[in-house]
Amino acid sequence: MLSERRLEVLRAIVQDYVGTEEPVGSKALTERHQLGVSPATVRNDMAALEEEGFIAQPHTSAGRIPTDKGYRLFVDKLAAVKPLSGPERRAIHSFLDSAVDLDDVVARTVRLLAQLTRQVAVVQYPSLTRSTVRHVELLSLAPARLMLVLITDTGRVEQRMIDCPAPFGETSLADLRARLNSRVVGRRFTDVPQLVQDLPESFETEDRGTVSTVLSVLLETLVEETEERLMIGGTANLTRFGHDFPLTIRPVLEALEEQVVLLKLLGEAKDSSMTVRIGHENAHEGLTSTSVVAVGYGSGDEAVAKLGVVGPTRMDYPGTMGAVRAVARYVGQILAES
Amino acid sequence: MLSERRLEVLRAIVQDYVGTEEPVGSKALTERHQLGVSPATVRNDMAALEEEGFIAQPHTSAGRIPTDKGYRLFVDKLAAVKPLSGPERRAIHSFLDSAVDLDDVVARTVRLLAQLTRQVAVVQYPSLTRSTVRHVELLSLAPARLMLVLITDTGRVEQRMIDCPAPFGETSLADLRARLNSRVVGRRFTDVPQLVQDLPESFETEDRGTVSTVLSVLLETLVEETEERLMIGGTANLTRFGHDFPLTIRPVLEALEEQVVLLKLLGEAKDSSMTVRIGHENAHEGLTSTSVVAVGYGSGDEAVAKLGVVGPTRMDYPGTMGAVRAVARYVGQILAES
DNA sequence: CCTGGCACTCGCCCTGTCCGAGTGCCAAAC
DNA sequence: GTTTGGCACTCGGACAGGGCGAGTGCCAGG
Repeated sequence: MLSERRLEVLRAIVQDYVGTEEPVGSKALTERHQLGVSPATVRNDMAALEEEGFIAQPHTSAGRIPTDKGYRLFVDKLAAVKPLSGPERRAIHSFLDSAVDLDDVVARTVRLLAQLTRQVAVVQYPSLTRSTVRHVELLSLAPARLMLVLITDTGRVEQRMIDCPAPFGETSLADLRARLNSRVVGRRFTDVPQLVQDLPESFETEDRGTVSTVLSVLLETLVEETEERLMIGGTANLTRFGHDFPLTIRPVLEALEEQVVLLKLLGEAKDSSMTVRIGHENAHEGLTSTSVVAVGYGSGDEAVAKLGVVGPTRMDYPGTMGAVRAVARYVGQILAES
Repeated sequence: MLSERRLEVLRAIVQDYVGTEEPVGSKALTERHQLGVSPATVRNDMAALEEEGFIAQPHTSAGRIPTDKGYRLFVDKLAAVKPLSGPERRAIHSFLDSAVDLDDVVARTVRLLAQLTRQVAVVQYPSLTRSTVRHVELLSLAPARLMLVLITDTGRVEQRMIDCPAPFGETSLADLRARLNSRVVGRRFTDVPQLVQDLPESFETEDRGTVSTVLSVLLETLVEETEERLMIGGTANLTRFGHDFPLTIRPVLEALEEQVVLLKLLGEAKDSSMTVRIGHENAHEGLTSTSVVAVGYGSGDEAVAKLGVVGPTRMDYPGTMGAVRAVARYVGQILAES
């Protein structure tokens, strides 16, 4: 096990490197921190830390920089989440309080996170798996063409076109609409499939095809709707990444455009507790030089979605984690109130 | 006025510079193009072109590069919009055909444009101002509580809750729904107000309050939800910008995050005809080293929204314009069909 | 008006040198 | 055993100078 002082040295290295973005040497370390020992001692400690893989040298005779493993140790053992300052808290509150609807809450949260952390922010929309159906509407646009409108209790509306296999009369339509609604209104999305399973059977033979079509479109819509959306922002902060731009930034931008990747990224975070993925811990290869700090948020006890930030592995972990946690908590409150 | 050959020289310079990204000299020009004159002549022409401000030298004794003014002349007089290749057309069709709803159409359009042009794509959601009403639906959720659902010809759906001043019977509801639809279906949003103006009068006194309420909510929706949204994609293509990265790319990313800026940018484009804004022609200062190619698209004759791409001033204008136009046309078709 | 020739300019690249931060090791001190 | 100061060494970065070549402008002749 590493001695107390060596951990202290690692902490100092991480802090200095994050601040200066330059490899940090033994002399500079002793000058900037009160370690109470001489540079030579620090050098020995550094050699040990390097031996164990916590730090590395970009080239011989340069200072040391933390490795992913070093950052990992840092966030696990050495870093305290830094609470936000009073003004920052107030900024969060006043900024989020003026949101008018769900879209607005999410949009504002993204901006806020991006500003506070000066990194790329990612916010997942509250998941709909627990939503219920408020109403299903069917409209006849043409003899064999229907429109399905699905309204959820969260106020979201989805609509789909349906081409029917056979013309479908107004009375049949009204009938289907009524029966459909009586069965599914107020029920959870996940329960709908079995609730409508036997519906076609109760119709005339000639209409069964259409009814089945309508139902399958409905089920499809429910699945798609449950699919999780997200919003990102603060990509301009990527320009602060480093000097070796194009190569670093490009795969990150590409990854950020793949919602699937991001969803997986956030999804890996455990429910509600904060998760930090550092560098190569990220599965996606475009993100091996970035870290992801994510946490769940929700209106009640359980997390309904995740939010977080993506930044260089060389980031201010305590500050970032503090900001992410604070924002998540307040967004949860906002959602609970509305 | 510039002679025919000088214009030809300018065209050659633009083409070469776009291709190589390097200042182009007189000798290289005569080698790569059949101008039928010697380098010396070209040099004279270049001197003239520079005198007029169409081209410039980055430093003495380097080749020339086009100025914004040069690009302007190029797109106005020298460039023919390049039609897409067969495979490209087919790719557009098959890619867009599989879209399931409006969101999907827009999302796919963004990806498509970004891929085809290898630049940043911006697509505005079909605006509601020029849209027409496809259907208005009224649902009774509770004795004195209605839901209004508005469906536009572009496939967009908006919904609002209405608290009625008095209970409203099912028959009255059906009556209102029918009359409302018969008046406004197929009409433009802007025409709706006067079309429904006298509607309350034709109802029983006791229902008039509710009818008025419904109408005012409808009108409110038409106005409020004119708010325009957009989607962007292909930001990773920004990395192909140039070598002088951070400084160039940062303001662009920032501008792209400001929906307001982008909307204004697209808005400047004239109705339906393609607009190209080059470098400093863009009002926003973060975009002075970019060009914007935008065009309106719509389901019918007139444009309901804009789409376009943002790229470096040094872009392949004919190809980009071709792609933008082709995509806009096909998206228009898709919207018209659905 | 075009062309070939010519002298000139100037940025880029390559090389060599210097400098200093930082290291590792070691022997002495605590 | 750990810490410390000393010392030799390494290596990357900054800087300066020189050669190169693309490209130019100008001019005299076709």
